[in-house]
Amino acid sequence: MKGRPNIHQDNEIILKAQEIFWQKGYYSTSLSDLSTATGAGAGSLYNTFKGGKKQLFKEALLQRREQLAIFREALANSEQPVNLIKKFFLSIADEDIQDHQKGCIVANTIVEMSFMDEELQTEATLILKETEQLYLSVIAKEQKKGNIKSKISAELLARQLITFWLGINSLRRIYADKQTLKDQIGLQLNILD
Amino acid sequence: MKGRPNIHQDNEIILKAQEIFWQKGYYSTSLSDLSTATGAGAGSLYNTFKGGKKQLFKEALLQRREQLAIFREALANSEQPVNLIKKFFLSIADEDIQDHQKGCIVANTIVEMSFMDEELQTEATLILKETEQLYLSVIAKEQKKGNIKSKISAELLARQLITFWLGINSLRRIYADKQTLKDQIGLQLNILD
DNA sequence: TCATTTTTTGAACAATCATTACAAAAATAA
DNA sequence: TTATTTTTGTAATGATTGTTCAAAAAATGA
Repeated sequence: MKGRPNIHQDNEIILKAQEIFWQKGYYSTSLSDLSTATGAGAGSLYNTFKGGKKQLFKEALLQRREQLAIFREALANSEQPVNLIKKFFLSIADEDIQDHQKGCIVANTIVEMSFMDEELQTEATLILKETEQLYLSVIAKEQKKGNIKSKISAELLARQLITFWLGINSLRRIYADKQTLKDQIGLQLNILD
Repeated sequence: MKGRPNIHQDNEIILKAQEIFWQKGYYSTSLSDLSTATGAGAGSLYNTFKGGKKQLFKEALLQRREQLAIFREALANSEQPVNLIKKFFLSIADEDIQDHQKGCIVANTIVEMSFMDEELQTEATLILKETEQLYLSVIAKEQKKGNIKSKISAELLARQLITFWLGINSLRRIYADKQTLKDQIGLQLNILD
């Protein structure tokens, strides 16, 4: 193909941009920040991502959705999917302090985009609802199998996991201590017994 | 006293500024926004609040701290403080859709200020920790009295209420439906039985 | 070799930002 | 009245914002 070859891979640019968006949020991340983080100049970024800053952010969100799809596969192939969900939540406690401060980019976006950008708010909400649906299907199935004894509806339980996810991703900013987080996560996971 | 009398009361300016900060966050609120909302010009705002935009935001946070003090008093004077806490959480479900989108200004600030402003992050965190301490003292007392039968430590229970507070204030942005919120809040409040 | 195509760099752009400067307005004290 | 003090509204300021543009760079195809 004709034309000057591009130095940067789109995926790498997206991941580097995502890191900054994740930390500082959408509006507080400047194009100068993105340029520095990705190593690509403004013109280059706009040539690759025609929608500019906003499209770059959408791609960062899309990447999280793809990660969710991978998690869905893992759950589908697991013998004990409930344990996998529990492990996933508990693994938060082991992350480093920088990641605690970052929280969850999807959760962050839902907070940031209120009264600001309905489209981005909706995109983030969608990912969270997909996650809830995933939990719902696993919980309903495991309840039928008797692996979950709780009589609380799968709908309520799944939504409670989402609520807890939103909560713990702020709590970990306040209490970065591993044991504190483990205790708190463990307590909540009792609803899945 | 000499000098031109001021038209606007400081408290009213703070409350009007708080409303905008609460909705859009600190950085996305411009001084033009604040000028429009309060009805006071830039010069007037800077004359009253020498620290400018940041001081105005601090005052808005301080107002929430004062509200917490009022809640503390109400709990101290209550015969059934646990019921008061439960009522407080359940009352969220009855708020209107605009307030659901706003969430909690303290929780919003903790998310927004990560990697951005340690001072404001700390101020918001302090309010949340004060709230946790308040829950802790009530729960410990009521456990001793036998009004709470749960054997889970008061520390864990109080912190779980904070985690839930952080979670529900994002969940309500996604599910503004009153019954959904009531169900979810009711489920979580079972830990206080 | 040379025209064509694409990417890259970096400057230019207009808009917006928080803050400051300044003079008019409106009060009190003498 | 008049000097003093404080508040107010508005314009000026300089920095930063996201985006666009033009020209150079670097490849391919003929």
